[in-house]
Amino acid sequence: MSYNREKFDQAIWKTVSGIKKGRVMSYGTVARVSGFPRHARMVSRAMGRSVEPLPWYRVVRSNHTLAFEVDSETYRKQRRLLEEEGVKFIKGKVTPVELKDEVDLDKLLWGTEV
DNA sequence: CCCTTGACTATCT
DNA sequence: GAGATAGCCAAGG
Repeated sequence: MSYNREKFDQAIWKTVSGIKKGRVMSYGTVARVSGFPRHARMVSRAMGRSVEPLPWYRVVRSNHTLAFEVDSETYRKQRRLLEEEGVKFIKGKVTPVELKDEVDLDKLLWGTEV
């Protein structure tokens, strides 16, 4: 699908709003399931353009870490919002809800399936 | 146009 | 597993 800002934004917003509570999805996955592979770096831009509030904090890096500096205010906000939904953090990495403590993070499926 | 900048990623060391 | 590296690609200067 060729890039068109309006279409892209709409697609991204829809995907992000669809991420369930307590679940997360990576930037790359959001872009891909929205029909725009290799546009991970554009996802945050699209979210920023949304007038309607979005669960932006449910979007994280593919390695399960948050995209902000650990000591930043934004990082703390995102982490708090996720933890309030039951998302756990194990050594800085998010772990979707309903999963037990001792899980292999590398074998974890993303919280939101395609 | 050319260049730089990211809320990114996959792949090596 | 932490860095470094090389792709990625739209925006904005």
